[in-house]
This record gives sequence, C-alpha cells and structure tokens, in this order.
Amino acid sequence: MEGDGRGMDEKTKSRQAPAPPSLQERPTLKTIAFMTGLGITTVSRALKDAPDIGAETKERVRLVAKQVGYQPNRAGVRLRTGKTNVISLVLSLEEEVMGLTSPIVVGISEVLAATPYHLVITPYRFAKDALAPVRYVLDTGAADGVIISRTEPKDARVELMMERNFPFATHGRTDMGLVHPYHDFDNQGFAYEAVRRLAKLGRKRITLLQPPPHLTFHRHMRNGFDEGIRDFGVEAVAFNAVDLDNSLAEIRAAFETMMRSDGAPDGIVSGSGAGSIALIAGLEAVGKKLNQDVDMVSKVPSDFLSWLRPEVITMNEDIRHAGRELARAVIGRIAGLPAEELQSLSQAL
Amino acid sequence: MEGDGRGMDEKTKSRQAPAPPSLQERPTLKTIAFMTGLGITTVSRALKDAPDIGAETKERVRLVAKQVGYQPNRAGVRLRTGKTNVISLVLSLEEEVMGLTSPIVVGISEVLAATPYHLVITPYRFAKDALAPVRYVLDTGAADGVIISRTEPKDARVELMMERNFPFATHGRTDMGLVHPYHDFDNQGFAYEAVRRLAKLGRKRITLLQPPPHLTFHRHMRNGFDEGIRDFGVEAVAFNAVDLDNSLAEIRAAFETMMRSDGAPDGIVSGSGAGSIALIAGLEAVGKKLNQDVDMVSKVPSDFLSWLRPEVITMNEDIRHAGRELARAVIGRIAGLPAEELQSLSQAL
DNA sequence: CAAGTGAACTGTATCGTTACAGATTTTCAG
DNA sequence: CTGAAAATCTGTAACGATACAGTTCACTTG
Repeated sequence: MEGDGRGMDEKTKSRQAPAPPSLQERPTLKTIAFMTGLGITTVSRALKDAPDIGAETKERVRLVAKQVGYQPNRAGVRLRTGKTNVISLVLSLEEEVMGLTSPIVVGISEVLAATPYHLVITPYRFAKDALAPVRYVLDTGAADGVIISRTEPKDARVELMMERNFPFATHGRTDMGLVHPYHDFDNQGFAYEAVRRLAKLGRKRITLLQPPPHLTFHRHMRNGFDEGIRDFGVEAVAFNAVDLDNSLAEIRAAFETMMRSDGAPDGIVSGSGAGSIALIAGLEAVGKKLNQDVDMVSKVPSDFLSWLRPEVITMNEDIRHAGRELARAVIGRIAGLPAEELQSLSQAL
Repeated sequence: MEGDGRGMDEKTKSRQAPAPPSLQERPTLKTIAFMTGLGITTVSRALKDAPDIGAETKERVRLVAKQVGYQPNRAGVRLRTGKTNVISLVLSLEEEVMGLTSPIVVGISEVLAATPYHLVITPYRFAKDALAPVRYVLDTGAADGVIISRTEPKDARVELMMERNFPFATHGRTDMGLVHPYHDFDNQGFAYEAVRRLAKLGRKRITLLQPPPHLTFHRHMRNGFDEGIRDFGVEAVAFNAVDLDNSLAEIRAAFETMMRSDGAPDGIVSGSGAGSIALIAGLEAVGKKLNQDVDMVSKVPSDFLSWLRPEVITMNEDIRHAGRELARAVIGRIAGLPAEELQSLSQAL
C-alpha cells in the first residue's frame, strides 16, 4: 500500500537536527536535502530553477533528484498551492450510445501523458444534473481544468466557469457572446456536403436525423442542411419525431413509420453512426434498399459502418483527435493563453 | 479558480487565538470549530463518530457541517493519511477497437458515484509497458486501488500488486495460483454454447476468431470451443493467422483468404463484435452468405450488430455490468473483504 | 475527603511542499 | 579597508487533516 503517508506517527524526533529520512521510503525534498547537504527550501527552489540558486547547486540537486527518482508528492503540492494537476472530464452516464466516450478519453490521455496532469472522470447521471459536477469541481477545487461536452447555446456550465474564471474547454460551441476554448466538428459543413452529395445522386426529397434541439450542434447541422437544401434545389422532409438522443429502437420505429408514409424521403442525412444503424434497419424493414430507393450519408466515428453497408456514404469525425484538441485547449487555458487561440474546428475526413 | 489553497500566505496571524476563518472561503474543520466553539480535533473526531465524543456534540457538529456544506479537503486527508480516495483504471491506449472502454468507465462511475472515490484514468501506450502504470501507482501512492484489464495467465501486474498487498481487481482471470478479486465473462461457456448452436444448425466445420494467445481468456474461449467440438462431433478449422487484436482490415483479409481455400469452414465463432464485422465483410467479399453458406455466432457488447445482420446469432456480454462489478470488487478489497468473495463470472445474456 | 476513574474535549506535531523573510558570504565601489 | 549591494542559501509558518498524548472536570470509592 503506502506512498504518501503512513497513517502512524513515528516516535517524535528531536526537533533541531532532523533525522535522516529513511531510505526505504519514497524520496521527498527532505531526502534530497539530506543527500546534498542543502536545505529543503533550497532543494525545492533548485528544482524549480529559481533565479536565486547557484547553477552548480541546481545541477547537483537535479542529478540527485533524478538518481533517487524523486517525484513531488501531489498531496503536498496540492495542499500548499491549490494546484491539483488534474483535468476533469465531465461525462453524462446517459449518453451511452455507441461509446463515443472511449476515443475522447484516449485522445485526452494521449496529450496528458506528456504532462503532469491526471485525467479524472466526473460523471453525472441525468441531463438536468449537468451543472452539479461542474459546481462540485469549482467548489472543491477538485481539478485545475474541466472538459465538458453536450454543449448548449446558452450553457449554464460555461457561464458559471467563465464567471469564476475557471479554465475549461467545451466539446462543441456556445452562442452567448462569450469567448472560450472549444473544439468542434464542423457539423454545418458536414450537413451541407451531405445534401450536396445526395442531390448529385439525383435525390430530391431529403431528410435529416438531427441532434436534440437543445444542443448547439443541432443548429449547426440544421443550418448546413437547410443551406444545402436551398443551394441544391432539393426538398427537405421533416423528421422531428425523434433525434439522436432517442434509443435506436425508437429511431428505427419512427423512421419505419416515415418510410411507409406518403411523403417518404429518398435521401437521408444521419448525424451519427449509431443512428444510421437504426435508420437502415427501419428502411430495410419496409423493403426499401440503399442506393436504389434511397441514398444515405452518415457521419461516423469509425469506418465499421462501411464494412457492413458500403452503400452508405460516410463522413468521418475523428473523435480521438477531438480529445487531443480539447486536452490541449484546457492546458493552454491553464497556462494562460488567450481563449481565442484555443478554438478549433475540424472537418470531416 | 481555487479551492484548496491560495498560493499566498495572508499576513501572519497571531499564534494563540486563531483568527476566525474567513467565511467567504471553503469551510474547513477550523470553520466548524469556530462556529461550534469546539476544538478542531473534536470536530474531526465528531465527524468520524469517534467514541470519545459526546452524542449531543456529534449531533451539533454534524448539523453545522451539513449547514456550511463541509467537505473534507482531499489534499489534507491524503497528505496526512495517505488515503487518496482514488481508483485508477489502467487502460491501454492501443486497445481502441470499438470502444469497449466507455461502458466499463460508465459502469465503474456508477458505483463510485455513491462513494467518496474518484476515477482516474491511467493510460499506457504499448503492451510492453503494461507494468509501468501499475508501478507508477504503487510507487507514488496515486490511488487506493487499481483496475486492470487484458489480464494474462501469468500476469506481472497481478504478481506485483499481490506482493505489495495493494488492492486491485482484474477484468479477466489469471492462472498463477494467486487468489485475487476479478470479474470475468464466461468465455468458455460462450464458446461452448456457440459451437452447440452451430452444430445444431447442421454446421460441421467450425472455426474460431480468438483472442490473442497471451491473454487468459484465449484459453477459456479455446477450451470452450474445443469441448464443444468434441461434444457435438464437429470439426475444428484452424484460424491462427490473426486474432482479435489484429486490425479489422487484417482480419478481413485473412478470413477472405481462408474462405477461398479448400477447407473453408461453414460455421464461425467470433470472440468480438468488431471482429465479426471484419469476418462478415471477408465472407461476403467471396460471395458467401450468412445462414446459407455459413452460420456465425458472435459475442457482442451491444445489439447493434443484430440490426444490420440479424442472421448472425449474437450473445451479449454486458460490459457496463463488468465495470460495476470491478468497482465493487476493488472497493471491497480496500475495505478488507477477502478476495474469495470478490470474484464474479457472468454469463452471456 | 483524597485519590482514582472515566467521559469529553483539546493542543501539538506531522504529512510534503512552498511563500516569505531572513541569514550568510562574496564581491566591489569608493 | 569599509560599507553596501549581490548572490546564495535557509528557517519558519502554513495549507487541512489526523494520531497521540494529554487536560479537565464531574463522579465514585474506600
């Protein structure tokens, strides 16, 4: 077990001459101080490359520190300075459709690996509790920075963190006139391009499986879609019964109903890979065929859909990359870079 | 920002009569001590329900603590006691096939939410570095417990943590004669049942897309498969060119080759949903059809495969449940429960 | 009524680190 | 050679919590 403390005070040591630190334990500043004959403060400052420490001393300290494998005790630093070296990824336990979470986590981890930051998952159960985990982090100082997703145009979390001047990055943009770090996928571009391709294939009546209306990227995707409809002279078919947050079963059922109706579309734009699966199932349930009765363009997180339904036109969203960008953004914010420089948008591959 | 400290010492306070804690800041024991007129120690012990504190006092302290929203400072506790209240999930950044990570994380989070534990992701990049993150946690005391996956029969990580008597749980079993907490899916049962079903469908020549040989569940799945082959009087077709760790493209290519060869199988057992997709692609590339030329049974993490290829017989592995079990297991271990009681095996749904 | 007992409470030191205010030595201008 | 400024280095206190060793004080008990 072990590490930071022992949970038991050893016999009180004489106050003046500090006993030599046990060499068995994990090295601390005291260990290095003892080995170099310097004071603890000096060692601390030497490792920080402070200007009032001699060059040769710094070298010596660094050498010994490396030799004994010194790593600052996180609890000590945190207690003294308030710096946690933690980035918190705030996750909804509900949005468990098709695990987009994994690649984000991997992307973030990749970037954090080269830093002293640890990644902590801070979950919340229901959409209405989204503010709670953020508040928790702010109130308890549990992290130095936060990454959130499922961003809304007027996002209370963003507002709160801006107000407290707390470093964060959002997956998705907001629309409140507040400048903050974000990474987003160009959903507008995606939807526009999707409509273009369908139109080019001769499709006339196009529908969209869209994100839930309260999320920002609903607007983006919707805008791109609507522009496409206008620019390419095709017709939009409303599909508002369900959105990407519905279960696959619900999407399938709703789409099946739609495809049986009179005004069934002949072109489909799907905002997610998982949703596409449900759409395809619904489609085929009514006996229609891809590339024949309808065409479909889908945003996908990986290319597995192409393996099973090569007829679907896929546009790839690199979520792992999003994770990397988000991690860079928060860290940049913590380092004090201006938010303007920490915004990025990525295109479909 | 903030929380734990201010990174700046306020003007030195008089030593004897401790200044009243600022009411603006986050409450500490000192705050409660001041409000109740008790000593800091008393407050601490009252909140711990120590036997030497009066019942009425405890009640008073609890009330005030709740009132001001007291939450123990994690850094303080950690520094003093070594207890981190952190569970570390050690993850390979490579095993990024089809994100099984998400549901595990969600499952763990669900359980930890009701405890003071936080979930920290500790990644490692390459298989050969698997020991490094575990060593890191042990050496730095970064967590109170660890969860690992991709367990091997002789697993160096398990050995190390057992030796140091460090609480952990493994996703998958080991085979070293060491008793430790684990959760595992019954891969043997799965493979046996899979063969049974294929045999029942009249399939005679059956092959297996298996896990990489160094992982424990390779043996389990293999054993179940081999037993099935024996018990149901069918023939096993070797497929050793690739395993579940290969890329989908590689699996597909290898399988295509196999299906073109003389001894092509007519029944397939697939150890993963992602692998199945590659197999199906390979299969169809050579013009063969499911339910016709071949039948296939696949272990899947969710039922989306059934949506696109209902012909495939699927057996569900509930990975989220695995996450929950693993979290319970580590916590149980930390609480001192015997390892024997913290082992679980789950069947396909 | 002195001494002992137990209940209830508290002060001190400490975990590892860093901010701050010295302390000591060296170096030089005058 | 003197005094002051640099250049280096160091002790102390504090962050918040807890283990330990008391301290108080009301009661028993003989």
